[in-house]
Amino acid sequence: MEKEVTIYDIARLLKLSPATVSRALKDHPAISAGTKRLITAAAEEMGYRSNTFASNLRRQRSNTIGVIVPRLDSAFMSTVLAGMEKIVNEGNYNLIISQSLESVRKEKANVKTMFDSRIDGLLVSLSSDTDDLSHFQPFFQKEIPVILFDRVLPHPNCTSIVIDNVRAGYDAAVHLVRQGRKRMMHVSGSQKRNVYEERLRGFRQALAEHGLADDLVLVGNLTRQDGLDAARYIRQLPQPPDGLFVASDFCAASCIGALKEAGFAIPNDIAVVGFNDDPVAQVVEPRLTTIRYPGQEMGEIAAQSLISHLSGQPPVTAANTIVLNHELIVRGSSTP
Amino acid sequence: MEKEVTIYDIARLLKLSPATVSRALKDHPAISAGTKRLITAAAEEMGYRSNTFASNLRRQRSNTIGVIVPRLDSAFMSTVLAGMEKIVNEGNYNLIISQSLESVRKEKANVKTMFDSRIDGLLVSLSSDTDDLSHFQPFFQKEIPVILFDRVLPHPNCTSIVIDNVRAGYDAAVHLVRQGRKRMMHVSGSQKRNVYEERLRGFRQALAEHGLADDLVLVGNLTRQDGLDAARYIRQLPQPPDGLFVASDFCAASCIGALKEAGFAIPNDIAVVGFNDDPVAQVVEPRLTTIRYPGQEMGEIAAQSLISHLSGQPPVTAANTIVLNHELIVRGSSTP
DNA sequence: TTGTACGCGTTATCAG
DNA sequence: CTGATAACGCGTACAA
Repeated sequence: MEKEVTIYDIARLLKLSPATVSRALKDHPAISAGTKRLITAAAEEMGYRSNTFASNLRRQRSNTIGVIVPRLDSAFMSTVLAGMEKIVNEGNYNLIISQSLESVRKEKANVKTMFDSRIDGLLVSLSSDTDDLSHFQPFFQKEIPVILFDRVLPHPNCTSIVIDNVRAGYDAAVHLVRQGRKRMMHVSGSQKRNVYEERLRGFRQALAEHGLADDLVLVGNLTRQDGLDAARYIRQLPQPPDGLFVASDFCAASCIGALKEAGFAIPNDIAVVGFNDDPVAQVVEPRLTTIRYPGQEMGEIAAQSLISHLSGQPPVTAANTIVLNHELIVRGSSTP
Repeated sequence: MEKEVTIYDIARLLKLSPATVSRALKDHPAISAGTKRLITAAAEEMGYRSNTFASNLRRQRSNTIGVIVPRLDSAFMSTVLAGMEKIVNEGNYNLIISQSLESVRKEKANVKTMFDSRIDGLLVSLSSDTDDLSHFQPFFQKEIPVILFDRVLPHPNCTSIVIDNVRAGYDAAVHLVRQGRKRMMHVSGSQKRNVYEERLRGFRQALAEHGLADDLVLVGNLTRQDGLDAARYIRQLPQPPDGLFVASDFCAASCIGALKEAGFAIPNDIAVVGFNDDPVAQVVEPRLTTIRYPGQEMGEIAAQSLISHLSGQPPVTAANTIVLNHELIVRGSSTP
């Protein structure tokens, strides 16, 4: 390993002080244009690179943002991450990423690792069995900003970026009602998570308003298998539903496949609405009606607000929750 | 911001030297069990956390691994990343991730950022228009290991993790031949990238061996739109193909949709084979025959070899390329 | 088994 | 506009 060039080396060569070199390299206003040119040229020439470790040590910050997601291999999360990376990169931060694999235990470990790595801020989407935010206490204590997105829990110290899941569930149900459906079913995920609990709540609210029963609710993990299981369940019902709202597209798609095999016509026998506008929504037949919600944008906004928080703005307690718009995309699975 | 506890604080409290504290905290053998217990207890009590910056500065390494992928929002890449995160996390490293968005320009910028962040090693899948590895020169010079995966370019200083794409293309074509298909078409991606160039090569090789023409080849970006375009192209052919191999499942799925709308029966008129075993493969109708290749495993192996390289092993020039197995998954899109 | 003392490379403060 | 100097917190020869 050859030696690294330091600002001392440059200073010595140019007969200047390390301080001047340091300032010139950061484009400090108090350095004459001439010396700056001299120094940057020499730095380039000598193959200098700033030592992040030393700089971090001195400045007490890392210019790094941490992200914890439930799963890396999810279509939705990957668009969110893409959005975050874009913004973070433009803002000259680094992104360090880890996954909780839907376990609080691992989430806690990740939080600790992030804390020990001295990230400047944290972006989190909670695991499916996280009950509270006590493991973020160290961050709160040090006033390191934590921003929750999508799967959140209310907390005075956290900004949350979400969509109105109650409303989205409501919209889905109303859409089915408008298609003349009377007997509605919903397939949902862990009720500990706002996203699923709220979608169900909105669904129920809409049914109540229309005087319909809301007794058909299946709670699972919204996997492919859960979709198949839901279809099997439906097949055995004496009175199967004619409207189906599934809180995830992939699960909805696999369910549609199984329902068709079982002889149900989609949408005639059962109209289906999914959630996310996942790529599969445009591939399954019939194309899936769904609630679109902007993953990329959610990532960008989360990253953006974290960064702006980091660069000055005092704790913006004003906007503690940012709600993005969602949109019902009507396709063939719910309309003739 | 309250003050951080340092090893000096602990030392002072316990009337020991900072050196002893430092050693005890790292479980150095030369420290008595008693003192160790004392020190770790005090550290816990006082809320001490090791200062990574100082430690990095001193040790000249970051315990951080960089990853550059073409796109974060890709089903395949996200499984790879999931695999990497798993291993890296277990090995007590951090993962910093960025995306090139298929542009060399951005890839270069990312490489530079990674270099300046002093990561201990780099994992890369190349952008679609990367011609050479000259931008990795700084890493090679400093002997910082660079491992390429999936989209690679041969280089003496790099280990590559790949599948045998030639063979995979060959397998796909032979499968179509065995289904009795005579007129074959292939939809591929940027020929600068090994993965696509090699799949095409294998495809051609198989056709040649069976005395079939290989003049029907479309090169695009393998997007949804490219799938639709391919279908439109096929529709206008006086003599459409009866066998179709598409180098990506998502593109294949959208193509199948359009072909069916245009009146082609799948697989009777056209048998289709995709690539990746993407989730959509199991949703499209008929289910898509495809080449499965282990993204998660590829990520795990890439991370694993990087880490083992970092912890001792001298430049393993022995295995410069690691080839993983792929598998043809036969489904309804190619067999009656 | 423990302590002393120095350096890792920056940047901030203060002085000129 | 530039320079001297002092931290930042840790790890490690070397000494005891």
